[in-house]
Amino acid sequence: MARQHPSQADSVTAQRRKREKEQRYQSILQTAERLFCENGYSNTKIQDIAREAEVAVGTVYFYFRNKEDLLLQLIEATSFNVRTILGEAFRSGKNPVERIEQAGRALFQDLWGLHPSQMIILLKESVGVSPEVETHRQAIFQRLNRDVALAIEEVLEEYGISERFVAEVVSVAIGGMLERIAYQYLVSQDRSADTETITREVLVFLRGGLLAVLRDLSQAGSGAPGKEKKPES
Amino acid sequence: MARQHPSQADSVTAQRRKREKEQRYQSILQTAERLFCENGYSNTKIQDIAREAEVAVGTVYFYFRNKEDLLLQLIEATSFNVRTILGEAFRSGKNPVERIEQAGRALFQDLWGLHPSQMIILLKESVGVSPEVETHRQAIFQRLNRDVALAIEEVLEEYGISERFVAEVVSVAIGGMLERIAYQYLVSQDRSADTETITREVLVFLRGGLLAVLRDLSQAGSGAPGKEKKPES
Amino acid sequence: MARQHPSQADSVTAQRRKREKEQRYQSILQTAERLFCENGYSNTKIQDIAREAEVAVGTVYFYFRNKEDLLLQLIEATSFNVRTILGEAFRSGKNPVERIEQAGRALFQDLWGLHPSQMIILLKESVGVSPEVETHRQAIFQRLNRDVALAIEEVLEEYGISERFVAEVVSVAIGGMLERIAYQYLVSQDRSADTETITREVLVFLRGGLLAVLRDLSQAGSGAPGKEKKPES
Amino acid sequence: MARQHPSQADSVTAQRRKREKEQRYQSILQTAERLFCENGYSNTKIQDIAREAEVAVGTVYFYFRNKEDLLLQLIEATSFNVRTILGEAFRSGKNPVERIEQAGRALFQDLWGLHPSQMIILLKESVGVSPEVETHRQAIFQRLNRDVALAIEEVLEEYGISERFVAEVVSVAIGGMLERIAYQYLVSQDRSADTETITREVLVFLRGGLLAVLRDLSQAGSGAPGKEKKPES
DNA sequence: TATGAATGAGAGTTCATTCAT
DNA sequence: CATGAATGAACTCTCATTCAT
Repeated sequence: MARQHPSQADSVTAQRRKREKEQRYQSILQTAERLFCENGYSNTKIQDIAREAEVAVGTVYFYFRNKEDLLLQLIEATSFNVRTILGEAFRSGKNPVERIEQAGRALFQDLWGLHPSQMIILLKESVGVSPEVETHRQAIFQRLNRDVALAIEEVLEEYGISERFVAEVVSVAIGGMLERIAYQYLVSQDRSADTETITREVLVFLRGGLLAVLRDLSQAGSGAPGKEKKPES
Repeated sequence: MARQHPSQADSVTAQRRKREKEQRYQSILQTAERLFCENGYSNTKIQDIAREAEVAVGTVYFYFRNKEDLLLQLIEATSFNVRTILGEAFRSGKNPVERIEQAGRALFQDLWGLHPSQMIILLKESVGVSPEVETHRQAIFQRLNRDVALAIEEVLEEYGISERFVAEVVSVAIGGMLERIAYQYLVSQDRSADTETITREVLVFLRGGLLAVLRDLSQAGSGAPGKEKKPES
Repeated sequence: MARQHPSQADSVTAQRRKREKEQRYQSILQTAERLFCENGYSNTKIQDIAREAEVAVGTVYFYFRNKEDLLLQLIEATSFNVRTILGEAFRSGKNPVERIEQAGRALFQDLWGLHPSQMIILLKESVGVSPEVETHRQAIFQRLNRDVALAIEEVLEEYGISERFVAEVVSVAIGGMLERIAYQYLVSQDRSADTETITREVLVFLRGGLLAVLRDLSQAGSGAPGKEKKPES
Repeated sequence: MARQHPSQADSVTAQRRKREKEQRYQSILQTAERLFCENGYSNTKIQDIAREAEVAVGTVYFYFRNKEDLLLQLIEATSFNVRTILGEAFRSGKNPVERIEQAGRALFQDLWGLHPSQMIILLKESVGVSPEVETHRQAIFQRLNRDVALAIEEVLEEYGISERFVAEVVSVAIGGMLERIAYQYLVSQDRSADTETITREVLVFLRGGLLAVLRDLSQAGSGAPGKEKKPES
């Protein structure tokens, strides 16, 4: 097992090798990302990926267990991006509503702006492929919903209300809204010029809807909403 | 063997034949609807449909050109339902905002309540099957968006604003929101008991968001929003 | 489900269809038998079977679940033949030793004479293919060994000895002997002329060995083998 | 880089190299032996052998032409063992029958006792791999049969009989018997405790069968079997 | 009209073998 | 000598579609 003479010279070669291997891996993965996104998962053949990545079919299978594994690795990368980018956005908000807004903005500008095909794969192509893929997909959405729902619950607590379910529903609603907007405008069409307008109005809609729900709940939930800070001045 | 001209004498028979033929057609179509929804379009084999519909494989091909045609017919039926149900709901609202609300309510209660599998096929299974299917899908969404967008434009005009694009964006946002909520709660889970709560809060969110956008536009769009009729007190 | 007018005419057609289907099934199965035997199981491709049986690849899969199923069906047929032919031979013997001899004779003359390729598949080609195949294989041998072992035990009891294990060992030894002789002379070579000699000498060997074991056991097992009927006069 | 002529100075190094090379060769061969035996020839991948032998795939191909060569080398080694061990046993017997018995005993105790996996590869895994492998396999069996057959012929000659063919048949029968017993009890099961019993009874059977054949032939072969030396009293 | 056996192109996957380093 | 990434021919199995009856 122990390689005998890993001299300096070897080590440099070994490093280069490792780097090249990593590059191939990435090259295949990115080719798959592009083709899955352009033509759909099930319409993409391993042959296609191999051809476009300029490797042999067997090479794809050297780096990935099977076609599904290719998809899983892509989802894994997406999951990482979602966690990183949205997580940071969330932390940058000063209050719950702002946190949700920041996340919404980051979703548009960073996630969809930088990784549109990952988003499409996550939303479209990885649906219904297999139970295992579904598990990974769900995990990403659950984490997102949980964060948004927690932020909403936090606001609700200021009003003395504890409506976990409503928080969840609203979080899901927001997710769906952002998702579709992103899908419609940032991908299908190249309305990139209007991104500013879109982001702005959607966030206005989001904040308006959010506050309306809070208002509604505070009226319904407590007979005397007493110290109700007017949430929107 | 030679089929005779359907004389008056066997017109009753002919009618029965026609009725039976229509029943077969429907039976196959409904079986396909169920299986596409349960197992996904590409995981459903013509063999499966034939077996479950209790006909031979060849019979399926007698009534439908091919597998894609089955999907197209289903989308056609869905399109009809969407037009009918949402159209009626729209007309029942007394003002634009109410019209959108009524449509949202109808979407949940009637469309998803009565035809959940058609909705799933429209949203999930018919995605990326072929260009022709995509065209039909898009047509349905465009019609929906157009109606909502028109309603929004109508309100905007009251404020003297003409923002077609924003109207469209908001309409898309609303669509995505409703779609995902419906998908999450009315299908995957059997939270049927909470349907009331869900519908209520989502409509509150919708109205709140909508009004916020209107307010925002009226402030931004006109230097003197003077005669701003408070659209909802 | 209920087919409506199964008139006499249809019934005749239906019967012919069924017969033709059965013929195809048999045709494919026999082609597989021949090729598995000639070239080995793993060297035989489904393509080969299809080509030689003059059907399409898909047709093979219409009649058999997969390649392994083809082998299992062959083993099943072999099992039936072994049960029938050896069972009858066994019953025709008047005493235990004769029963074993009759079975040995039937093995050579009937089983190997009539179904040599089935025997080869059972002994060679189906080895180590899969756990399920192994189970079926073992079942056949166990049944055979059990019958022979029971016959031996029966004789031993006459001597007042109860040596189950020895009976089993001897039964296995006999099986191996017959098997190899059959394989060597009735298949590989075409020494069919000498079948008579071979059968005769092998049965002499078998009987001699058997009686020697009985004699040995009766001497070892009982201090006073008293009423020892001279087993061979 | 250019390999220098191995001068006297590095002859020690050269020897170590050679020793290490031989060790590698053996290590790979033994790993192959184990895996071929455990999982079957065709289920064993070169990758597996390399991994388990802790070398790279390419190294396997440095020492062996191809996968088949690995099998051939194993059969070669087996052939050597069979020649050595059975040859010695044969020579140790004082008369023909005893020689055969000694060989039978050696087969069980030495060959199967010391090299079970080689035996399994010879009997199971190397069957039907390729014509060349088949040739080597057959060679081993022919040598064995020839030795046994010669011993039998030798006895027959004492009776004044010359039945080459019968001698061969009996030799084949004995081979099959021993083979199967060994396979059944010394490998599949761990009945090692009963080895004594098995060996004893099988040899009794063998001797009994052998003598029966001799007796039979001497009666049939010579009108006056008068001077029949009772071969064993 | 209805049947269902038959088709065969095409997909995913495997693995013995090679060769640049 | 040793390595192990790369190769691609070959194999099994699927399933939409057809067509003789």
